[in-house]
Amino acid sequence: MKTISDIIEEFILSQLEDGEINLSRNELANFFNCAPSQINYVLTTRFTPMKGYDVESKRGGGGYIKIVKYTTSDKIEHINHLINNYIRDAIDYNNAVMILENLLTNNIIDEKEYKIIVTAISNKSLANPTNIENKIRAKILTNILREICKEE
Amino acid sequence: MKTISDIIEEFILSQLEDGEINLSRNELANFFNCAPSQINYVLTTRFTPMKGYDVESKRGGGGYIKIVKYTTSDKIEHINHLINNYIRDAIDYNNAVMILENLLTNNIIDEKEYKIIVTAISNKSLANPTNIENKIRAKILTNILREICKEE
DNA sequence: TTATTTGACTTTCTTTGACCTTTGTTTGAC
DNA sequence: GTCAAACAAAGGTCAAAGAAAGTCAAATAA
Repeated sequence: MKTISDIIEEFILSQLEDGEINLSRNELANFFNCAPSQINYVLTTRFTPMKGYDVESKRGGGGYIKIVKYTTSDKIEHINHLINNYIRDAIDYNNAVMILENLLTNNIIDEKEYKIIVTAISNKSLANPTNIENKIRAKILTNILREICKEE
Repeated sequence: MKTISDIIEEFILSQLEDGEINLSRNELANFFNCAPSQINYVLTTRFTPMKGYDVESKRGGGGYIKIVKYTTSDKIEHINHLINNYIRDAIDYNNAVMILENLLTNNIIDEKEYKIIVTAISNKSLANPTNIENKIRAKILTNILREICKEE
């Protein structure tokens, strides 16, 4: 027996053209006569990054939920492999840099992008994780900008 | 669904020639059939100094609102200004994105770099600052890689 | 047990309107 | 004619209401 979640999933899949769809949570919930949070349930259980989906949203007036499906390719295979086997839920700086070097030699990122990312994850950026998100973010952004300054 | 604020923003952008525009708050509000204060809302949320806009105005008869978009050729000056005046030691996500948009419009970063950095500082990356540097790093890196995946 | 459904409560963004301040223009006493 | 008072014409502020989406835990179903 199909659950309502299965049906909502199918519906979304059928609508997902060009690998992208914009929808309204309330409208959808209304259409399927379910609680709005059921839509979130479907999204978190069926449209996960592991399955190749990315979900973005905005609250408030004019709010929306956007689902992007990225089609698989060698590049994505490669990156998924790195994420699942080497990064997992923790990675130290040196190993992270090795992964980035790998991406660089495979032309998945260029020199400048490499530098940006190395900066983002450097100890300089991540030092002092004082539980205050905005402070960490400021550090990351400041460091990336300083890095960009250095060029030429 | 686009909000009226989005539409007003687009209109202003389309009119903003030579990086400068003069407009009447009441006329605009009338044109878009909205409250005059809605214009202020659009200005304060979308035409911020961080994005490189300056808004001046004058009240009374013959009053006006003037919007100027500043661009720069001195990359280093520009970046230092952003760091010292807007980033400082803490910045929230929305303001950080405005700064990145500023860099994008000034051709200091390109689309892909923009996406990488937005990802690095997104709440998705920074959530759960559990005091464990490597875990945060893993999240940042994972998110950046997923972002890169999305292209083409 | 595990997966699904529901609903109360929270957070974020937008819209509206009442009231405020500043600036320019008329008007009337002198 | 001058000048201050009154009036008109902008724009500014702020808080309340409205519109979405998010979270989380309890209830239910498989």
